[in-house]
Amino acid sequence: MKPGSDERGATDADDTDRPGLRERKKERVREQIRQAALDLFDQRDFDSVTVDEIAERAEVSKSTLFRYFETKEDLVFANSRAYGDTLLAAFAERPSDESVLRSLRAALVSLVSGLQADRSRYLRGQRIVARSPSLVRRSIERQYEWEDGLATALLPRLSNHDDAETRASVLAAAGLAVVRIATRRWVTAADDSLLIDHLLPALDVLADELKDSD
Amino acid sequence: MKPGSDERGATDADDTDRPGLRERKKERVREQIRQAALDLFDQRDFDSVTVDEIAERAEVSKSTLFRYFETKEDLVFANSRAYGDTLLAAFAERPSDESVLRSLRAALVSLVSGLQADRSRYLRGQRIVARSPSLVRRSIERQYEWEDGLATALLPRLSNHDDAETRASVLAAAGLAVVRIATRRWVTAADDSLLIDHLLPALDVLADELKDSD
DNA sequence: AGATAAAGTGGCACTCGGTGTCAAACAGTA
DNA sequence: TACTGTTTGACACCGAGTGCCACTTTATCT
Repeated sequence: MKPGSDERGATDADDTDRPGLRERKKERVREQIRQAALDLFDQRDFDSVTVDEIAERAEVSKSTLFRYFETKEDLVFANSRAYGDTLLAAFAERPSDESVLRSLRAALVSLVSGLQADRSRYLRGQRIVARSPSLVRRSIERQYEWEDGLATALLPRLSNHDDAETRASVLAAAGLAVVRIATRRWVTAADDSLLIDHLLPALDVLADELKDSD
Repeated sequence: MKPGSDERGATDADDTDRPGLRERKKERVREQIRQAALDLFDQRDFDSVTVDEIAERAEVSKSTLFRYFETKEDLVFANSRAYGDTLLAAFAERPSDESVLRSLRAALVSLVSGLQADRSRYLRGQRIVARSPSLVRRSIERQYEWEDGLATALLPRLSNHDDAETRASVLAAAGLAVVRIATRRWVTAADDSLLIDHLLPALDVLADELKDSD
């Protein structure tokens, strides 16, 4: 059984449903492993650090490490997993009489604001990612998953078109591509600009450039 | 020294510059390995086939297999490696007084026509890819490599804008996303439609949808 | 409290993709 | 034929990830 996903079946009387000692311990171990990993990834290349090394530094066994994180890459990405859901939730909250493009734009802005919230943590992760090809790959994979989810969410709002599926896929892909590009420019930017300041111009470019194609 | 990339330094007199027995043998071995791999991938999942198995079936050692193909994934993708260059070449050939969007569109159409040429081989590969998550990942990764190249090629044609870099990245990403989506729809389509028939509508959608965003 | 079940952990052997080495087999030249 | 450089197979090795089992820790039930 995977740790981190179970509700305690208390008899029903007792009220205080605080995490429970077990859960707290798990959370501590998890953070302990993550910290050890990120420290090592900061010092050296992602690829040159072995999981045995991480496990040793975190004072757990390799088995335990892989019970908390499915893959070595997840040590970097696990925390940013939820961002995809954030995006979908933000889109779902938009009024359905709004134009799809406006809703999409708003959702993307909302996602990016979320990223901005834990700026330092996210930025640290992205910096590590940028240095390692295998991490870049994984990062791309994750965005691709979002893309599918977003396209599915877009679909019902486009049912008035006969080529709704193509339309949804294209819009989702374009939107996320813009996020990806903005993020990359944000990370590589030397100044301490905000991510949103990179996103908005990129979105405008997309609309502007395609406005007067035949 | 890697096989498959060397010119024989003949003294200069002899005319018949046919491949030479060595080269021919290498090409045969290469195809032999690829066939063995694709056969097995067709029968079972990509991931459940081991490279030792492929090597055994192709009657070579594992060492030899990895001398011909860098990774297991390359057994599927190696042949479609050149398509990225095709795209760049096609774009470079467009007249520079043409609108960038038109040039891009023409280059994409040209790329897709190239794919259409070895339809059966490409389709077989894509079908295998569609069944395996790890191959999908790799496939997307490759498209992102093209994306960088395309953005670089686009850049000089956009120098009239002040945000040329963002513009180039966004256009490249959107264009390739459309190709990706069209290809997916083509592969999953039951009928024997042409890839180009999926690409053009998708391109139109992109332009149309963004035409009247504020 | 003490017994008992359940969850979590560590150690170990194992699989698989991929790399490096090295001696033997081989093609091409003279 | 003998000489030279390339290609090959066998083998040992590495790191990520899995499966198994005995052991400890936490929760639950008298």
